[in-house]
Amino acid sequence: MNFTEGLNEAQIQAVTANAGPVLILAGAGSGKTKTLTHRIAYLIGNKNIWPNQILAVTFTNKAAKEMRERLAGLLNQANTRGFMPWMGTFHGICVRLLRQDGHAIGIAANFVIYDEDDRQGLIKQAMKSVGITDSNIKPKSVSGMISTAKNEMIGPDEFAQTATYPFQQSVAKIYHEYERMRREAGALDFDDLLLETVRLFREVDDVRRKWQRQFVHILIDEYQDTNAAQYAIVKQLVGPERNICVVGDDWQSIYSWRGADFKNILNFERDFPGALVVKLEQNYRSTGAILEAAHNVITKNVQRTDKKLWTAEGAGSPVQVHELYDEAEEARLVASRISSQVAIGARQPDDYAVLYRTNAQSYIMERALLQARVPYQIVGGVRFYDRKEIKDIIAYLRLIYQPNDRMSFSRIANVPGRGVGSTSLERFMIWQSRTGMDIIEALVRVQEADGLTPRAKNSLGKLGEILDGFRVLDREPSQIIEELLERIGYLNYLRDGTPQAEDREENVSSLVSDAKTFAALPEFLEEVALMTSADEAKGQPSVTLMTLHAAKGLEYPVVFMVGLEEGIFPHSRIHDAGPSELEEERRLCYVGMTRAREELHISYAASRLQFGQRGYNPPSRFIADMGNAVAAVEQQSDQYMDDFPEAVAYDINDRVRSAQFGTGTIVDIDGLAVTVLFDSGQSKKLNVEYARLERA
DNA sequence: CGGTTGCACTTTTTT
DNA sequence: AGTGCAACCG
Repeated sequence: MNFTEGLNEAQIQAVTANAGPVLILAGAGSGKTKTLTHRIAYLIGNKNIWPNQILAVTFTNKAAKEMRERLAGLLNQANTRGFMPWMGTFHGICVRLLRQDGHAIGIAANFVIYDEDDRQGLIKQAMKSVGITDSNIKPKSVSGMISTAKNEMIGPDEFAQTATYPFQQSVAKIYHEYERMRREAGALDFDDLLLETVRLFREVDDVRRKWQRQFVHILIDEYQDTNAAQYAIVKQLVGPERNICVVGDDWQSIYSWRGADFKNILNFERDFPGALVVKLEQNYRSTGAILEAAHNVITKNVQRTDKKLWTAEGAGSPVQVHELYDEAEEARLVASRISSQVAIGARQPDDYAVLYRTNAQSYIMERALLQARVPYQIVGGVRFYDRKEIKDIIAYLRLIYQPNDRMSFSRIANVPGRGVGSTSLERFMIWQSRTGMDIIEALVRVQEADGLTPRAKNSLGKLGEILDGFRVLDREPSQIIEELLERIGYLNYLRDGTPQAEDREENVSSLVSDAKTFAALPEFLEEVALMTSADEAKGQPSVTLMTLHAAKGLEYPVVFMVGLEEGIFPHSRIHDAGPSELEEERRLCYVGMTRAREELHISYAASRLQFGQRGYNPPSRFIADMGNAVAAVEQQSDQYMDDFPEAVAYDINDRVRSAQFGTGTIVDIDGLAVTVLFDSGQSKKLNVEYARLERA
């Protein structure tokens, strides 16, 4: 079979490279994923490598999914788990390895995965447990420090040895207790997934050799963003044949704050001597003007390799820079441009992406797009699986799966409310840990406990009966959830009369339908835990809103980068850090710019509301860095302001008509919310942005 | 025990 | 401006 059709020379070289180490230095838009996919197809189709002998590591689950689909197409095969290579993120692969072989180092197969919320919750408990009440020590920063330590593979004991300041010594104590409690709960946090895999390979030679033999070929995408633990896993997995192929671009390394080290890619030739190095420098994505502007920005960095991307296509239109009065005007500019282009049929909503530095900036964009009636979706921010109602259900499921998971239990012990307050909960927990029973067992036998009120005993006992009934996991996840909802009366609990109740119910039912695609509970829980914000499915064609980080690996015909102001981007938090942090911000800018195919719009606002206060930031230095490839665009304020008359142009006593409620009189105005006393007698508080009111 | 109120804090970026 | 939580009250 021919897997080199439609590829350029460098790509063909990378695809057909023989055994041994291969380093692919792939610039933005140079067909990196395509090359990687074709190489895998080539190995399977032409080199008689079995799919399951191939390990392909991607940066997100979404990237893995896309690669699977493309591979299935190339090989004309059904996209089934049985046929496909091992594909996934480092975290996902590690979960599979640890479920199978973790017992060799004392990890139960039914471990649960703690996310950032769980970790901070457990840190709070650990702080209480070791008696640290200092309000200067915040769980969030402790979490960050533990994560940094783990990514550098520093355990609690080693951490304690190097702790000199009292603050560090306190963190060391917390770290130690956190680890103890985490083990007791049968849980691993995100960092543990990597760390414990390293330990597994290090301590159990047989297991390491088994997987080394299994993975005849290892391919790793986004290699510039690997951290120390991931690097260690790679080194341990690569066998004597050294069939390792890595792809990456040091210019696009944007995760050093998470322990990633782009020196891993720069040192690849040292680590694997004799490696074939292939450079992909032809860009197939962006216009010449966009590439030039991006190049001008990135070359201001000192720490970087040298390369020059080129395109066979024309220059296209220049990058447009827009100066606006404030953040609301900036958002309206974006919304009005999109809606007018969509209105004349020139573009579809999903041709557009709006990129910003921080999640907080999404809010104002949302409002403007809502007002302009442009459909949009947010990637990241509050993930679906981070919603309260979803986390509640997941906590129940986790507790059923791992009955030692105290974090999950304390979350749901009184949800829905069953008269078990913090005092009862604490007493129960103390008694439970003394007896040595797991939580569900202890709940069932709670009548034997001392120091609990009869009322608490009865509620906890009832909860125990329900949970105990699910112990045998012989049903499909969706059935388990549906029955659980029924037995704990969760939907009734959600129906609290607030306007959000309906959304929450809807979320719960989408959770049930999500669960339908899984045959067993463990797989479902794993998916939920490792789900990236970028992985969430999208519905109708819509504008994508996301952070610059989340945009990595994606491309759009038109990209708006908003908030290019000093203090926002580059972010103020990096100024006291150092030059290397500024260089990372600049790489982030490069990543954002190179997402654009045809049009790139950069905007900044002279004034912006931050922390509820108005601030005035000068334009980002990155704009000056872009040089001559950009054109400043004069804004005629009234030109687009006309499209968006002031939202609240109403007064008290104005008569309005609503399609839903009929005519009425405005009796109160609170920001964008108007209270209308309708002629029917009912009064409603409506948001003028959503409710289509018209004057009567 | 559960609800409400007021205060403090927030904004990097995420597996 | 919005949120989470701690301290209060019923």
